[in-house]
Amino acid sequence: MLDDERCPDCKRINEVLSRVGDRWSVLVVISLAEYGTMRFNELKRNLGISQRMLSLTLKELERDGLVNRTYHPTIPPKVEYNLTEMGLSFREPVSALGFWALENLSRIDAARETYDEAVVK
Amino acid sequence: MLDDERCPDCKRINEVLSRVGDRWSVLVVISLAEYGTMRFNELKRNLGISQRMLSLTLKELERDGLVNRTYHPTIPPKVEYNLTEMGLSFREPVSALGFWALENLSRIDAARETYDEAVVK
DNA sequence: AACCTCGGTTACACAAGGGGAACCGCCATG
DNA sequence: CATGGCGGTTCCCCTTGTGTAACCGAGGTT
Repeated sequence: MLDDERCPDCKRINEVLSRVGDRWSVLVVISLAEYGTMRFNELKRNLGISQRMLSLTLKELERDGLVNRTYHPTIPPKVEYNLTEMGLSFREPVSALGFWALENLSRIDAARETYDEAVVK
Repeated sequence: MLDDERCPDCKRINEVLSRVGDRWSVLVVISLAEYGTMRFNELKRNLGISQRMLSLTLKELERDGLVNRTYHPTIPPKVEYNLTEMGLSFREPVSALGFWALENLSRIDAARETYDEAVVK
């Protein structure tokens, strides 16, 4: 049973998805794409995300080169986030996915109901 | 601190992504889109996925109406999977995402190296 | 003096993701 | 007779993900 049989692209796609494919990253990118520049607590309130997860998510997105972080050492501190060029290019496939999601949510719900009824029956 | 401030679409996008947005679902859809109809162990070998996860993933995809399951009661049993119409429509945004992933993997790696060096320094 | 704001970090706890191995029935192959 | 393949299911266990709550420092507000 060789692993070499597996499709080569899957491994790489898997790699990228495990980095930027989590829900919070996707939602942060969508928000930044829509509103441009946003502050930390602005994102937090907008997404309904916990402080901890937002902090972790933004750090990863910055590390991966999708988000710029600008720190203004004022009192109180002000930190602004916006998308890099790569972040903006990521926005296209992501918003396509988001659009599909909104379009098909009801269809998925309907399919689930049908399936669950058939199983119970 | 009201939750009502949060963007309304995020909640729904989040819902759909938490259903069909996991890595294995995405990879299964990509495989089925590329090869058409596939058998269980064919997918397993192709993706390098564990038997357990493939079983769970296919069951959810069938329940959500993205995948058809056809059982042939032969000996040995033969079970074939292929995409439904909705599954095929899902393939478009997914393959856009996959394409972006392949295009930008090296850029992400480069950004990570730069970031990590700057942090260590 | 007490408390709030901003942008985090850290500790703790619990849920979910996911791999490995064993088992199933049934037949073909060695 | 033993083994292997097909298409799963079930159990065990470890790793991640994610929320909650507390804390930080400096300054402004009440």
